[in-house]
Amino acid sequence: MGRQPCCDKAGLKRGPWTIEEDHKLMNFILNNGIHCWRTVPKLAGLLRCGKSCRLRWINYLRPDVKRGAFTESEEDQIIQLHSRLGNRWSKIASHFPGRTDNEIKNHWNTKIKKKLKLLGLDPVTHKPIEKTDGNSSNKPDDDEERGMIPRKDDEKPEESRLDLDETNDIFNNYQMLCESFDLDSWLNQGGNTCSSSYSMEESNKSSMGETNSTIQQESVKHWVDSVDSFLSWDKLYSSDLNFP
DNA sequence: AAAACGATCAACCGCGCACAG
DNA sequence: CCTGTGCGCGGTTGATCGTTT
Repeated sequence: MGRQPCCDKAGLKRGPWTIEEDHKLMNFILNNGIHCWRTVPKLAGLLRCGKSCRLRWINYLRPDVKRGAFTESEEDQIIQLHSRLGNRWSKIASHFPGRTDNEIKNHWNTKIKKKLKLLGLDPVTHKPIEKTDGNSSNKPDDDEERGMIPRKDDEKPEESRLDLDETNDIFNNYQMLCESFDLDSWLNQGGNTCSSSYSMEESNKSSMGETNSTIQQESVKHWVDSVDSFLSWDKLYSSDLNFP
């Protein structure tokens, strides 16, 4: 049976969000909360599907979303978690307050994978890539990507892919390799393209055991700071943005 | 100066799960 | 149970920007 589309696509806007749309969505959610994503666009006066609104909110407009470059420790943690969890980005993201699964996934695919390959580690298995005589057993890049194909082992409990000892071994190997290679200078040759008002120090705080409320306040402050650069705040319809 | 190429990331798509009726 | 619905997730796409030739 054909699955119904998530929304009636006819007449719905797609593509990049405009500032006005952001304003509408933000105002609506801040004033009304989220009860049903399907109804959000209609009630907020947006010609978007609920899914699109949800994504925009989660990945961009959410007050606690942390933007900016990943710190080295964050990257290390991502690698460690990925070796245990695989491509379960949402689970990985849950270890990084304010980071979104999309952001982590993008960072993995564009930066960390290359980093690991450069170190001679297989980004899928996290084990050293075996050099073979070019026969079919040594998978080319395309096949390597196959590792990203959704596994059917989702029913396996978390951390079942590799046991912790093995994970730590792999991670230690990775760290040793990093120490012997000036990766950062290599990676930063092109400069860091992520510009953000969010400092590295701040980004570490949230995972260092600060109280939730402090983190929230910080997050909101940073959100205001960062969003301010692209949103004209005095154009917001209402000023009663009462964050908890 | 401009074309070609590569990197990045926001957004979309489709599948699967959970849950209600 | 079965079916429909909504949501969340992971993979992929494509626009945009920066770099190289």
